[in-house]
Amino acid sequence: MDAKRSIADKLLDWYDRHARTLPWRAPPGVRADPYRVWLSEVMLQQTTVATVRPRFEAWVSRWPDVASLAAADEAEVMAAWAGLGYYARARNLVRAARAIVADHGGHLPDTEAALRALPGLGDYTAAAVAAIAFGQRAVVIDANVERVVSRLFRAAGKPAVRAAAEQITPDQRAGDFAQAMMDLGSAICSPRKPKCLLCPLADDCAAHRAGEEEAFPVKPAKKARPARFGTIFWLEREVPVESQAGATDREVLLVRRPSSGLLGGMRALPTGPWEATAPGLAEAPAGADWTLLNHVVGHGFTHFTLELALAVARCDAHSALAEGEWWPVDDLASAGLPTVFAKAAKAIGRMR
DNA sequence: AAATCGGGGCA
DNA sequence: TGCCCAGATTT
Repeated sequence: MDAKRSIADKLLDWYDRHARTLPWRAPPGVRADPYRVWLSEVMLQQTTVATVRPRFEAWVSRWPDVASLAAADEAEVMAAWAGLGYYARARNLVRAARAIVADHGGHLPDTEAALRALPGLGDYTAAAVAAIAFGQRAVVIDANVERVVSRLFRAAGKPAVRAAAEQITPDQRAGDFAQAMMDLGSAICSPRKPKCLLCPLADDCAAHRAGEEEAFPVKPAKKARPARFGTIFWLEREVPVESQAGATDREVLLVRRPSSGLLGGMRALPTGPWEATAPGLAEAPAGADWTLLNHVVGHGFTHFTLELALAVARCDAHSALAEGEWWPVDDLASAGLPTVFAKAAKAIGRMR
């Protein structure tokens, strides 16, 4: 082992040669746009790079800076976030953008503590933005860093990992160091079958020397996910096309979910309650002739799985059957529905 | 400290 | 299928 060169030096040399090019990232040694760094870090919370990349590009085209996001309509922001999940992230982005305009002159604050005070920025994101966007020395610990560091030092538990990360974080280029750890964790130090032959830190790695790379990080046992069942109510009507005499358009009833809780603030198809047993047509909106389709939409959430039966009905164009928003069926893609409802709409479209 | 909050990539 | 992830907030 080359004991004279620090882990940070070796890793930064590796990063200078192998850094990924990403839309929110500046080349090694160059400072990136704080707004783009912040947005990317929030999008990347529990979400993979491959998923985020196109969504990031579309987002910055529409809201290129803090001021435009602060002035955005929240319903449009929520629709733009559709499919990414953890929708509180989108609501917090708007809240934070407005706080940055109100309290910081429209510029992100450059200290970890001030960033940490903004909604949606926890320990990780505050440290990441401080380091990557502002060059501050901050200790950035995400799942990649936890995996790399726990293996380097055979460190078990978050306090031990944090202490070790503190030790190896350099005073200079802390942002590049953090991004280098993420790239290393993504490309080399993977959860399973790490590519230690390609690793610039293999000689420094205690887990590698012991041949027990996959024993780290130590993860707590997880509990089983229960199943829940419900019914989606697809209520459709036909309305005349103004520009074309005799022609009609189909519209479906959408609702807005409560701003807090599961899928909070999102446009959605109406559903009954989600219970431990299948409810069928129980609690269907009254006054329509419901048909229960022979099809179920399945969806996995973090802490339970969901199976939704599909019920369809038609109603009069002027029906006051239910509260909500009538949406053109042919334009459902623009409604910004969460994935579970997009799945249901697609299934019904196939069955018509 | 534990529960809540989605979704997609991948082996 | 099961596991994993560039986590934060609420309870």
